[in-house]
Parts: sequence; structure tokens; C-alpha cells
Amino acid sequence: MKSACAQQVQSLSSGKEPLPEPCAACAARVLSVCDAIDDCDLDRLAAITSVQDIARHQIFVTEGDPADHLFNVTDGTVKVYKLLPDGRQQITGFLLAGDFLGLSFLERYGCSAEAVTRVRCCRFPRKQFAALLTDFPGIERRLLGIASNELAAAQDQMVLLGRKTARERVSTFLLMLSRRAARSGGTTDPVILPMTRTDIADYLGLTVETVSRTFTQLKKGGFIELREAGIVHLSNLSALEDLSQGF
Amino acid sequence: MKSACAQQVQSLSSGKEPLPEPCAACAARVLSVCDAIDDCDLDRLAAITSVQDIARHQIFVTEGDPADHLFNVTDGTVKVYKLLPDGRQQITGFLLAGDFLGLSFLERYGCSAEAVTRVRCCRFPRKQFAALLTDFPGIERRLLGIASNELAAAQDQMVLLGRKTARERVSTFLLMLSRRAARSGGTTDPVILPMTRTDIADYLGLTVETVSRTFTQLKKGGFIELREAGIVHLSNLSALEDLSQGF
DNA sequence: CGCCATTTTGACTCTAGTCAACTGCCGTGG
DNA sequence: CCACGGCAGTTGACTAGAGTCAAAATGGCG
Repeated sequence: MKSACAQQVQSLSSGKEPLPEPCAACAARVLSVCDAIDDCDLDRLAAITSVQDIARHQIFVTEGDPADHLFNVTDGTVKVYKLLPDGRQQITGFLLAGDFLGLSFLERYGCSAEAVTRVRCCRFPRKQFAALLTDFPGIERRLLGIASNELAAAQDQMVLLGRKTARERVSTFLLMLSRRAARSGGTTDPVILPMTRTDIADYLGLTVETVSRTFTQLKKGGFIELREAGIVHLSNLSALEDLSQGF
Repeated sequence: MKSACAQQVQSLSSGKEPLPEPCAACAARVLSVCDAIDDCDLDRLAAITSVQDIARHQIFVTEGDPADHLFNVTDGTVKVYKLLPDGRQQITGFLLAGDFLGLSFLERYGCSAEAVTRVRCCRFPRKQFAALLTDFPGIERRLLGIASNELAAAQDQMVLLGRKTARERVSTFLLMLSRRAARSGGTTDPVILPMTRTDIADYLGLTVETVSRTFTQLKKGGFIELREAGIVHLSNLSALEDLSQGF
């Protein structure tokens, strides 16, 4: 994947615009679209990148607004959601480090995005990013792969929302978080829930009360242990997997 | 989009393998991925294409099987679905003429696909199709666009499944069919439902009974008229749109 | 320490699901 | 030609799972 080239990436990117975390050293890179660019060309990407810190609860993308930027989350958790006119909310996904936001290459954003925790991300102007695609076809390939995965995840979520019971939904959710933490090298057993019960409910198509009751039920059933706020220990992985599939 | 080139497309494609409908004349082409290839290069596509007729109720893609082929529906209706171990079914989408199947470029199919009506489609071996991508980067661009649209549709469906009432779901469904018929130049007012109530239920996350009751309710409310089997007239478009959004 | 947001719990309601019966339609075969 | 069987659709009666409303408990933070 890496070609032989002199790497003054550090100096190059700092010469242009002092990036707090140069792309070459970015922990999220291997997970994300940036990995499609060789080390020696990373300055091209760095040139159009601006690092953005987003405070908790800040809404930084609004459904229907012109889609001027794409984002790559490098730290924190983002919720992506849609609203119905009367305020009902459906969270379509949570983004963690390495996740890409703005795949829908349409004129306007299809969803809103809000920082669940403090978030750091790389922001690319859409036009300039699109221009990079011609020079680095690998990015396009990579985007297609990301889109594939998102589509598969969306289909799983449709099964969950359309056909699973509350207990199955919550189990599935906990397992998903556990697997994603494993993927990005995080702790897999005590699962960390950065989001509120309300957010979980809005993701699972339930109410806060039902989510809370289901957590209690899973706790009493010996499937999980609720530690400090936002920390869940999965006591019985395989039993939970059975639950999540309706066995 | 078209470049100047001699077009013996007819003879070329028939010289290779007699396609019943040469790509150049395919009605579904403008809607689909094939449009990314110029007329004069269509033989490259035709060479790896085989036209396939599929009987009603035939399952021609099975979740978990090696993803050997990609498909482009040129006629008929396909349901794409996932199953839970106990048989619960969630239909993730219906494919009409022009729709592409097999976007998830993973090793195995993520969903099963069954012909709802008699279906005609073009089938491409995945490996050979992938090889075309390097020669025709336009295809990749096009696929990314298709993936974008599918993702947006999936997100809308998540809102429907997670947050809408039965009445809102059915209204949304009817409007979607109407819009899609309009897109592909079909009749937009008397909407045609090629699928059964059970299929509609499995798409909307409801039961047959609820779907049936909701149709009756919409009929009594003067929103729709149920004609012969599978034909619905939308009597009051704007009222239906309000319904579908929860107003 | 005390406030406020979040979470949990309880009591009750209601939407959609379940089970069952009935209708209508179509194709098959006597 | 019509009787039969089977499937799709509709309707009814009842149930259950999740939602609603309200209040108490918990916990983080100034």
C-alpha cells in the first residue's frame, strides 16, 4: 500500500497549516478513507483538511442544508438523525473514530448530526474533496467500500426496527457497540455507552422508559451488569447473542 | 455523454451473444449503471452480460451465498429481504426496472432476492464487472451515486420503521410507489401494487391484518380507492402526503 | 450541599399483533 | 360447465407489548 517516497509529511503538513495531528500519524486513518492515499501524497489531503473540535450537544450538520463539507470523525461520538415535522426523532447511526460523514453525495444533507460527546474531526470542503477523487481513484474505491458497509448496516437496522422485540433490539445494540469497540482497538468487554437512554431509544425505535426497563430486565436475567453511568459489562456474551437473534 | 463513434452496436452484440434487447436500446439503461458507458463501448458490457428471465416466486439470490453476480433489473418487481432464524422477514426494498442489485461489494450476499412478478434482468459476473471498473471509472462514479441514493432511502425507511404509525407507513408506501412509477415514466395515478399484502407488511414492519385494516381505513377516509386487485387510486395526493408525515 | 438532568419504576392505556372465521377469486380437474 | 381447493384479502374478537403519564430515585456538577 505504501510507495517508496521521502517522507517529510510532518514538515509538509506543518508548513502548510499546522495540523495538531498530522494525517500520517492519525490513529483513525487506517479505519478511514484517508488510508487510500499514500504517505507521500498525504499533504494533498492535509491541504484541504481543517481539524474541528465540536462541543458536546452541538449540532454541526443540519438536514436540508447545502452539503458543503464532508467529515471524518477522529475522536468522540456523533449521532446522525432525522426528524419528523412533529419532532419525533430517528437516529440512523452513531459515528465513532474513523467513521465518515457525508457519504450521500447529494446537494443537501440528508440527516442532521450532533456531537454526543466532545468530538474531534477532520473537515473537507466537498468541492475540493471531489477534485481529489480524480487524482486518487483509490479514494473512490474506498468510498464505495464504506458505502457498502453502511448499506449492510442499514439493512440490519431495518430488520431490527421492523421485526425485533425491545429485548432483542437492546441486546443487538450492546453487541454492536462491543464489536465496534473491538474493531477500533478499544476495550470490548466493559462496553462504554457515551449516549443517553433517550438517544438509545431514538436509535432503537423505542421510548426511554422501555429502554430503561429492558436494561433492568437484562440485568436481572444475569446477561449484563450496569456499572457506573455509561459502563455495561456483558456477563454472558453468547446468551446475549442468542437473545439478539430471537432464540 | 455520448462520444462520436461508429455504432454497430447491434451487430457487435449479436456477433458475440444474441441479446434479446441490445444494451443500446435498453429502456432501463438511462436509469441504471449501464448509462455510464458510451454507446461505442457498450459491447464490452454486453460481452459479460447474460439476460436472465426469472419466474414469479423464484428466489435467485440467497443471503450468505458467495456474491458471484450482480444484477440489473430491466423488467418486473423484485423483493430484497432478510430473515431472522425463526422466520421473521424484513423486506429491505423492492426493485423495479432500472434498479441495481448487489451493491454490497462483499464476499457474500447480505440479503436474499425473490421475484415478485416475472422478472427480466441483466446478470454480470462480479469479477468481470469489477474489471470493467478500471477501464470505465464512470461506472464507479455512478455506483457511488446509486449507493448514495440507496443510503438515503434506507435512512427514510429507518424513520418509517422506527417512528411512524401504521397509517403513516402505508401512506408513505403508496406515495413512494407513485413517485417511483413517475420516475421510470410509468403511470403515476392509479398506482400498481405487484406485491401481496404480506409483502407490504414485511416491508413496513407490520402484519398483514394491520395493512389490510389500514387500507380499509384509508379507503373509508376518502384518501384512496381500491380498484381491481393490485390497483389503487390516490384520490387526494396532498392529504396523503400530510398523513405520511404525521400531520 | 443542593440543583437539575438523567434514569428508573409504577400504573394505566392503546396501538398493533394474534387467532380465527369468512369472503372472493382463480385455476384445476372431474 | 361447474365443483372444489387453495390462496389472498378482509373482518372480528381478544391479547400483549410497548407507549404514556406521573413520580421517585440517582448522580454529576457547580
